[in-house]
Amino acid sequence: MKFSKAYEPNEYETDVYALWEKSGAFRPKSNNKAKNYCIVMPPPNANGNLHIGHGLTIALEDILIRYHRLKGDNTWYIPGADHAGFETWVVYERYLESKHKTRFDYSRDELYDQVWNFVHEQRGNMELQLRALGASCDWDSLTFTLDPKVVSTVYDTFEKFYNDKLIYRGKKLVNFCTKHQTAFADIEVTHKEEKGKLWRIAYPLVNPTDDLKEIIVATTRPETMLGDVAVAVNPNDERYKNIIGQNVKLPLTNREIPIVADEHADMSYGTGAVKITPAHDQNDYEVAQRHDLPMITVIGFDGRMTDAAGDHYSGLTTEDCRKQVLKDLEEQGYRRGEENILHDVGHCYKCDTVIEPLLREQWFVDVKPLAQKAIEVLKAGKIKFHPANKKKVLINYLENLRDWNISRQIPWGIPIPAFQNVDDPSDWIYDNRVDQTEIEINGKTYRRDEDTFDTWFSSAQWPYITTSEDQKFFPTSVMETGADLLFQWVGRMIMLSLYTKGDVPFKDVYMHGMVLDEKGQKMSKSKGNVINPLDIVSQYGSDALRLGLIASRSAGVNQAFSSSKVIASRNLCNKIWNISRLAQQIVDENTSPATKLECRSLGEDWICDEINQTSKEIQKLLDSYRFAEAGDLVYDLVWNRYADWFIESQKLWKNVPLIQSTLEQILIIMHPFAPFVTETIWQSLSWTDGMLINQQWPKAYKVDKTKADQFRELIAIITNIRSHFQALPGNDRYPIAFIDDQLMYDNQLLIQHLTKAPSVPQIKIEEIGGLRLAIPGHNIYLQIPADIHAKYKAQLEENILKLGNEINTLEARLRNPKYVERAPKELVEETHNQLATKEDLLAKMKDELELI
RNA sequence: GGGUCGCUAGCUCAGUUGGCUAGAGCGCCUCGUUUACACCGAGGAGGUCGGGGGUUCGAGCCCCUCGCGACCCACCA
Repeated sequence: MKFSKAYEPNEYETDVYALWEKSGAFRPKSNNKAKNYCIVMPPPNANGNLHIGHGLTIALEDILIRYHRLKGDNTWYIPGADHAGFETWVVYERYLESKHKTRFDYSRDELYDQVWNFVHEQRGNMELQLRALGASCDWDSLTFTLDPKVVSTVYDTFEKFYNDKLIYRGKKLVNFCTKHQTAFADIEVTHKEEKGKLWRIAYPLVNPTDDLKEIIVATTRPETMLGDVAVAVNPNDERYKNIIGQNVKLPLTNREIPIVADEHADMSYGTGAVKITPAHDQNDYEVAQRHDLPMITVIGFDGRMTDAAGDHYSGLTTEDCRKQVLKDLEEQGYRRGEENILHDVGHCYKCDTVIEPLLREQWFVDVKPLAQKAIEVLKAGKIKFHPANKKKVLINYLENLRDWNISRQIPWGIPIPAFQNVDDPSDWIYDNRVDQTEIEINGKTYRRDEDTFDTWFSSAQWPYITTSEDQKFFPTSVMETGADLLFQWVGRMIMLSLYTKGDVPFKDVYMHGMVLDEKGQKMSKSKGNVINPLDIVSQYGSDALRLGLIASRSAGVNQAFSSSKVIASRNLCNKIWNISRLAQQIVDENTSPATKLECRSLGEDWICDEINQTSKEIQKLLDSYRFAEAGDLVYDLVWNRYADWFIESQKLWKNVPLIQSTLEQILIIMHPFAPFVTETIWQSLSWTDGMLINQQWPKAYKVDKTKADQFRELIAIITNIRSHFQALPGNDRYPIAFIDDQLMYDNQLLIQHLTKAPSVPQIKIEEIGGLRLAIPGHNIYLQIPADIHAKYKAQLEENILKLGNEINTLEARLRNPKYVERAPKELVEETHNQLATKEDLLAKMKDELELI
């Protein structure tokens, strides 16, 4: 390959990826001595497209993976694809709708097959997109969440739970979406604060007294009164003490219901009397349990009133029924006013339908013992969290967790392996013959549960399912995922893994925040502000997207997407490309036999030292998941140090073996952050072998620290000189004179080259003249004409003043006995040194002032 | 009701055990056609780190408090 003038990512990325993939570089090595490093990718939706959040996920995970691969670890990055039960089902149901069909036109098994085909038509898409993002994952071990090994593990777990009595079937209130006709776990319900009304309704006492003829209840949902079974008052409430145990007549019905005493009734809220509708309210359900009250279901799974609501209301939607009830109450004289309130209402996170709490038989996981164990392990610090505060948040959540409903009334998912005796509804058995709708056991017929598992029940087991073929990778090294999945996924993985494996699922957790749009708004289709990562890839390249996404981003914090960071990153890729182009030119032009790899000038020791330090620093940063800082460091090394100083100085004297070696090291260090451009370069350079992805993280150069430091001094001198030159009128350059200075003497040509000065003469003390540089330890003069020099007087005076202040500060610090006493000795010594340097400089500047 | 996070340069944000001159990218201002790169080079301006108090020799960082903003959890009828 030849180097074109600018790096055009689109020309290389696909080929480079194919090269890696074909070579088997993504497979874990079977080196038994190496450390094992494993990341399981959060499986993207199999039938969906990747969004920008996936871009960030892959960026972070792939940086870690490539870094560890370069470090020689046995590295296994396991990709996945999620059947995404409910998500996909919603999409498919919409598709059915477009064909004027509904789920009720087919059997569950037919629907399952249809969705299976639907998903598999789309599936390749997502995988291609992962490739475009550069994910160096082991495609041979891609796991689909409906693969046989997933299903069988889920069944094993279900059976274990079942036998341990941690899974039970119960008729409880569940969060039900009447549009999607399925129940949800608590965590899947979106709560929104809404304006509502609190209506007051009179329930007449059956045996009125002179003082009290009726009891007034307050409710936000009048339609549920048709299912009332009691009125609760607080046992300590003086107002109602005497009527506890009496009955009231439930308006609009012929029923009489009791007044019960229960702590649930808050004396200070509303009227202090609460109507109890156990079939449609969680609190009421609990009250009913305590008082052994019946439960009357008046709202059906279709969201319409049932026959139990009475002929007058049966079949109405809850909304219409509410109007009707209010109207009827009004007409019959039971209304006692209303007030506007704000209250929280649960909604379906997908369609926004108000979630109905409905009574339904479902499978529940008794999470208490699981959560307890998880809390212990978390408190013991067995899993490190990044950011650290997420651990606390998770513990807080686990401490208040309620049982987990794992049944879903949708066909797309893993069938629940449970069968019910057709002659005895209480007789349930575990059996994994889910391909049959009915089975016979001991002459009894059992019918399969029609429900499927909550997707998260299987996802919660993901780490040990995906690593089952090579268990030395379990627990995995780090779970990297979105901060929004802390409870939904991370917490459940920990619980399930502790339960089935007796071990944590992963050693570390890294959670990233959301990628917001450029204005800091959440991206959503409806807002039309969605950024497609593949568009960015085709415009700026995959590496630019990766570097741009990780820039200035810290763990767990939502942050806006920044196209300027992407562009800056694209520019960096172009920079390293052009550095390499020049390096190749230099190598081509210098065909004489290769000399030894050694440092022959200060700048060479310096760059080796810088690479050594940066390499160390980046390892430290990546080991602690500080991606943004690591990325910054790469940028700074490549651009501000390697290109601006080393490469520039090499234009004077070329050390070809060192150019080759340092470029290689830099490409290796940069590779995790910008895999495509670095590999493309590696493939293009004439002297490199094999593939960059398989190289070893660089070993430190032997450097002469003194020489490296001397070059640092040169940088300071040259920068200072440049600054003066720029400030001079007409952009003129003048000779740079120095007195008795080995560093200056040895580097005259370099200084001249880098400052574009006409000459860098050595002079004698008596020849002093011109502008003195304010550099401690050196006597350097810009030989500018006297008239120009005169203009510097004011500036010089200002500098002297500033320096004087700095000296005062240092002196004050040293005069403080507590500082000298308590601060570390090195620090105090450093302060002394600084003071001495500054005082020396001040003296020289004062001398100069007299010269002008 | 419980909990979490944020407030640092014009903008978007970094800043790990407190250490002395607080950083980056973009933007802004000067200068520059040096054949690696204008997706460039050189230089520069710009910050009382939300307010107040405290701990400390020393605080952007720790503690208290106030203000503003964002988010999560939760059964308040």
